[in-house]
Amino acid sequence: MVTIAQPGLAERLRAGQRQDERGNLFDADCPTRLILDRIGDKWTVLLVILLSEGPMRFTELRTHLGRVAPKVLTQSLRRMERDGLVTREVFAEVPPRVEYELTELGRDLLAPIDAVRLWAEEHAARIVANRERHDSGPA
Amino acid sequence: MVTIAQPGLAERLRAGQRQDERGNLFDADCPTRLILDRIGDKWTVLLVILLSEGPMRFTELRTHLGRVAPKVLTQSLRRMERDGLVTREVFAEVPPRVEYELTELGRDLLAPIDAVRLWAEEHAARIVANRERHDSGPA
DNA sequence: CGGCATCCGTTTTGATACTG
DNA sequence: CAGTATCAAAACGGATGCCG
Repeated sequence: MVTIAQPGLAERLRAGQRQDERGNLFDADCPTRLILDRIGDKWTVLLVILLSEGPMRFTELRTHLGRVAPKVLTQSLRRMERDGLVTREVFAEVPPRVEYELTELGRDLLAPIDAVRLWAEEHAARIVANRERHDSGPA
Repeated sequence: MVTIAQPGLAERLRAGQRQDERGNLFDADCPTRLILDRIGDKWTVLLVILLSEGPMRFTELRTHLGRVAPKVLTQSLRRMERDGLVTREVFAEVPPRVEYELTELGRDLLAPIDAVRLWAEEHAARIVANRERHDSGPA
């Protein structure tokens, strides 16, 4: 019942020895958790998907995302830049132009993100149905 | 440069016609976003991974997760139950025992989650390095 | 155009104490 | 044991206005 890429989780859990070379995912300080936190960010995932089409300007991103305060969008982009997921290029023009582009690392991230997105699109209807049944069920 | 399963995003973006049968991911009300939100939850992903090993009791989950207030853990589990990701079985014993178990839908979710986790484990070090370089770089 | 600064409301998470 | 109730903090997201 264990799926892919989970060698010995059960053993490590049972032994209380949940530590391995990659660190312990269940430790708040585990580096892997950093990425999970980033995925949890409201806009990052959407930004990666958008930028997978190619470089995009600030306002362009904003338009596609809908209701995002510029401050928030900047924060997300800056974090992604810090992590090395995107590059930020400023063009010395008037009016100014700033383009964001995925790095190779960022493009790499698209694969797992797409996996999640595909799953979500595939099962969204069922989950919505589950919710409705649950909410009206136990009267 | 477009990766898997993204047929015509570019076209849809350009046309401003970002709507298709599955709804528009960039619309806040898109069902797919519901799942993304759930993934963004601080504990849900970890819970799915833990429960992939088999049924587990409330306290058992709590122990593995570290610092979780019982209230918060309950909230996460209840949401997952509502979505049909886990089942909650109460045993009429003293002391009481409650076991949580992944549904088939929940086990299904493990695949995309593992994809993300694998990616994260693989690239965490690099991202941490990027951050450090970035933080000390622009002096 | 692409932000930054400021203020503020909501949501999320947590610590703690108590109960069936 | 498995929660619930309460209180408090904080992280997050958003609105707005100004500026290079």
